[in-house]
Amino acid sequence: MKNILTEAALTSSYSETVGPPGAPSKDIRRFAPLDAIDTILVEALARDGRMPNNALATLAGIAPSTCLGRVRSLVERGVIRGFHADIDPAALGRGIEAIIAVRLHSHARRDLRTIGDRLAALDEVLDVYFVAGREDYLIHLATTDPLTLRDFVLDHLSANPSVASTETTLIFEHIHPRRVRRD
Amino acid sequence: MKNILTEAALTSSYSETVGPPGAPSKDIRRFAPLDAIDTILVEALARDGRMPNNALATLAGIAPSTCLGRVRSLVERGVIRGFHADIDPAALGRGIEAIIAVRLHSHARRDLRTIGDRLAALDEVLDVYFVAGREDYLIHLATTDPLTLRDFVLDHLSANPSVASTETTLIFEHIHPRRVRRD
DNA sequence: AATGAAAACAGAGATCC
DNA sequence: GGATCTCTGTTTTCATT
Repeated sequence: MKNILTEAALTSSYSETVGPPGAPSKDIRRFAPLDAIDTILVEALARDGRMPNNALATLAGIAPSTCLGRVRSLVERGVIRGFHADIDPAALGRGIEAIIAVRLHSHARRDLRTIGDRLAALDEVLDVYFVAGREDYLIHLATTDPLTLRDFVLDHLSANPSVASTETTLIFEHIHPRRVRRD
Repeated sequence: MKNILTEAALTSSYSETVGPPGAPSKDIRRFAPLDAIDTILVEALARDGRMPNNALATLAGIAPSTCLGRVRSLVERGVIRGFHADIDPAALGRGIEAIIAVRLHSHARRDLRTIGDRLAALDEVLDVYFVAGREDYLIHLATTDPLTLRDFVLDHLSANPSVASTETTLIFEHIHPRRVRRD
């Protein structure tokens, strides 16, 4: 039980992958705590990614041009990873969401990343979580119907000799706390 | 366990609302298949939620005003649920991400939604999945460090008499296929 | 790093096809 | 439903503090 926590401390090194190889790490600035204004901006943009710059500026109590520079800096530092429309999978005809826990054979675990990246590239896949513990991945996906879900498991997982086991769990509902409808 | 697929069929009643043209349901439009242009718009905005309307219109091969109307309609129909900045939890000082599988006592399952909504409201929580199967929720969260993660489990889950069990799984990495960095 | 003013640009609406 | 035109307002740049 406590081993899990130790493992967390050891494996949370996002910092390694940031920045061009050879360049001095930008992690100091990236992980420097946000000041009060940046916090306001980040929170507001997480709620409404299309909030007009001047409204943002007013909210934060700064000039629009300053606001623009701040937001740009947040994007450059990687605090804001991007701006995205949140699409309802059901509206795209993908009404079934599921989580599939996947375990690889130990000998295939060297290809963990490659296999995970390939899964992530599939149309149905919404998220891939590389996890510690019994399983190797949790795959969050959306399909049009149960048969397509079954086919996904068969075609992309069971058929792969690297995959040792899968366990499919249906999602009844998915709540994204920080996402509020705009308009 | 083969019941799972049956269960899916029973719980995925989105399809019921898709009917022949003229049927009296407000959901018909929402779940009607997107045409080629809407599909382009949705895909582009999922990648870059701040793409200017002009650029979108050019990409889709339609006039800017038409494009604006299309996007508005997509938002109104709920196809686009919102626009959001994607914030790196690590940059906010939350470098540890985990998934906690939570099971409630059967007598508490009547409060499933309430409890889930309360969990979703917590600062650390990024997603709550209500799931079928052994567990009731999967909670995706981010904390500053392993101790805070432990405290979260203790304070918000184990301390709750409705909670029968929890199982915490650390996330090494999380891939969002449809999210690409904007500059 | 933040600001204010000016230039460039995108968005909203009316009108017509 | 879609396009064109025009007006309004915002975004952006840049010189300045």
